[in-house]
Amino acid sequence: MFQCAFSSSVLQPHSTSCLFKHLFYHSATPASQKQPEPIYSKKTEIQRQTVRAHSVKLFIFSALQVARQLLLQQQQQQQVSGLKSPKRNDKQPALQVPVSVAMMTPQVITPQQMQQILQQQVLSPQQLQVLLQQQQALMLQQQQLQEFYKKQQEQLQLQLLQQQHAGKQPKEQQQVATQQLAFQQQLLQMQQLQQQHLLSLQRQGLLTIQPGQPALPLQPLAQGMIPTELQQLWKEVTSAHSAEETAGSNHSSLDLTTTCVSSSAPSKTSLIMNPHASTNGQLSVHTPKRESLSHEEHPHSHPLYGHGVCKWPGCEAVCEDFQSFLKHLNSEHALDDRSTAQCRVQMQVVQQLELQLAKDKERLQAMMTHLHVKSTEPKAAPQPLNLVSSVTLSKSASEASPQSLPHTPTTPTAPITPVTQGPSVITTTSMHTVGPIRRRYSDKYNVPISSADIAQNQEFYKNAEVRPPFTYASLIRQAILESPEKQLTLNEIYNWFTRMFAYFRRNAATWKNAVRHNLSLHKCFVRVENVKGAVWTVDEVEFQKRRPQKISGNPSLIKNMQSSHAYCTPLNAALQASMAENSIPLYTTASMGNPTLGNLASAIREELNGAMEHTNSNESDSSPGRSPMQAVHPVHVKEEPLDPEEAEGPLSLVTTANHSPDFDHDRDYEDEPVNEDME
DNA sequence: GTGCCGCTAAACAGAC
DNA sequence: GGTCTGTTTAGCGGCA
Repeated sequence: MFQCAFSSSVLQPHSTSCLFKHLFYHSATPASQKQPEPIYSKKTEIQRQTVRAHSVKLFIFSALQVARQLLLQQQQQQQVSGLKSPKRNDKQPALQVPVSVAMMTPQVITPQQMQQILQQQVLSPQQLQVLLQQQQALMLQQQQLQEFYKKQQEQLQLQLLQQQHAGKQPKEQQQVATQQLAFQQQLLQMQQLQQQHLLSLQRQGLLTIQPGQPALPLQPLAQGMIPTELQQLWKEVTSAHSAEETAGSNHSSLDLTTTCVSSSAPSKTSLIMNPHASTNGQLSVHTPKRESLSHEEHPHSHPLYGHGVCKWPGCEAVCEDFQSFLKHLNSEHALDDRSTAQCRVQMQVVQQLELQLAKDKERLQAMMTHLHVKSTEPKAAPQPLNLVSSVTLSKSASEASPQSLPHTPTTPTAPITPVTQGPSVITTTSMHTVGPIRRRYSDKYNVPISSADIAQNQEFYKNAEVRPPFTYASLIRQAILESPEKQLTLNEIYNWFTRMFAYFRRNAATWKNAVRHNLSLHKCFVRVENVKGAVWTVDEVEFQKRRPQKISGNPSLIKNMQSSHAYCTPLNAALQASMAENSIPLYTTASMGNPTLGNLASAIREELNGAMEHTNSNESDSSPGRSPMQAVHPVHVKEEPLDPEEAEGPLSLVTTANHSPDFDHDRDYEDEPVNEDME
């Protein structure tokens, strides 16, 4: 009767439940588990999980197909056996079905959508079960409702025929109209409830709709509903829209929602669901209130009108003036099914965008919280790079952000990132590999930071209160080298710090003291009396002399660097996955000038490249073949400039980097006047 | 254990 | 007198 769709399966379950069990067996026991593997590794584990996820997806998809088949068969059997509504008139089997019924497909969620769900999320068996049950219930209820609607249509047609023969019967006509209104109201309720259902799916992460894509046809949701529930639902759906209009003083011409919320239920339904009875003149009863307000405040300004074109979604009709636009709006976009549907689509688009925004905000908050919360955690194992941890361990840092973000306890078992974020997020595991190292690797490895390092991560450091993993000396040098004349006053150095790093917008006394201390302490910084006072320059010879031999023959450091690359890689992957998940094509790869974490990771890689080169050049037994960096990223060999002229190498990077299209925004920022109000 | 290094804090002096 | 700038010293922690 049934045949398993799995290619490797030869089982032919005889019943639905048996097939479900069989399918679940596929999902629960992937092939990789059935065949013992001689070598266990992370890679095989990932493959195993992938196979399992794929099996689960196949399982639920197959199960849904089977459920649909069953329901269709039941429907056919009902039609054959005459199990129909007793009031149903079977004389007219092929009745004209209006558009709203055409939307009532038995599939509450289309296969494409289901596939979309399955491709995006790995569902737990409980979720699968709930989804299946919901799907079945919805389909059954929709069938019942569809039959009911057909019955109503038939009755209406019959009565109309009778009226044609026997003359008008106002009472009956009114009754029929009332019934149809009630039914249409129910249809509306179904649509709204289905929207809510889909929204809840989205919130649960089970369904993702691309912004701007009306991926969800307006399929009504046939579920038993309570009027109060419906009202609450309607308010919930419309409140965001109304609030948006209010907040942005952006008065939409579609006052459907507002009217509905503020009106009583009967008027609402009559207004919405009887568009032909209530013409646009009725719209002018409600809408003009707001439109007139809007037009009084902003004459001839309308959210749906701009540049002589109607901005109604999918319209773009040319309207020479505002009056013609209004005329066009009232004529072409009257309150009918099409406009209502378009309005709902737009609402969904807006809601989806809001969801996306909220999601990204939550993600940002989690990231920021995570970066700050580490100070409350016990010191972790040896950590490769002092990327973010130094901020948490230094005393000033803890003082720097006393208010700070909520110190949500973060443990590896309780990631902050939402569950619905998808498979690839910056997990606490990957982030926790960063730990307390006070040394700034740039100095420690005697690899001067290049402006590219800072420029690539400029956006990150500008916005995140993360201590840059560079020594004061390196930063001061960088600030001076970035200046046109390669010299800066102390105040200009201060400004560079605050401009480039959000971290240095706090505790000015502390780090300014440190800057002065470093300027005085290190011989590489030369004070030059100038016309406008004293300026500081960099003596590259002295700077390169500082600790010329470092990290040579340090296996632990090499280990750290390797593990640090292990940190970089998931960071990049997570970023890319996050971007891809959010459908941000511009940042699909970290190598495309991503100004944030991707470049941060790449900059770290570059630093580590330099360090590794240094290490490999000084130590022969450092097992370069084991270096993951060399395996993944081609090492660009760059000799450490010993000649002061060659030492200007990073300086040339300044020019090239800043003139690269990728860093145009950096240039803009540098051109900005110094913001003294930062502190 | 020792020395080096980086960071922080503080004291002090001179200039504005 | 207050602020800014520059110098110096001391202490601490991390690391080799």
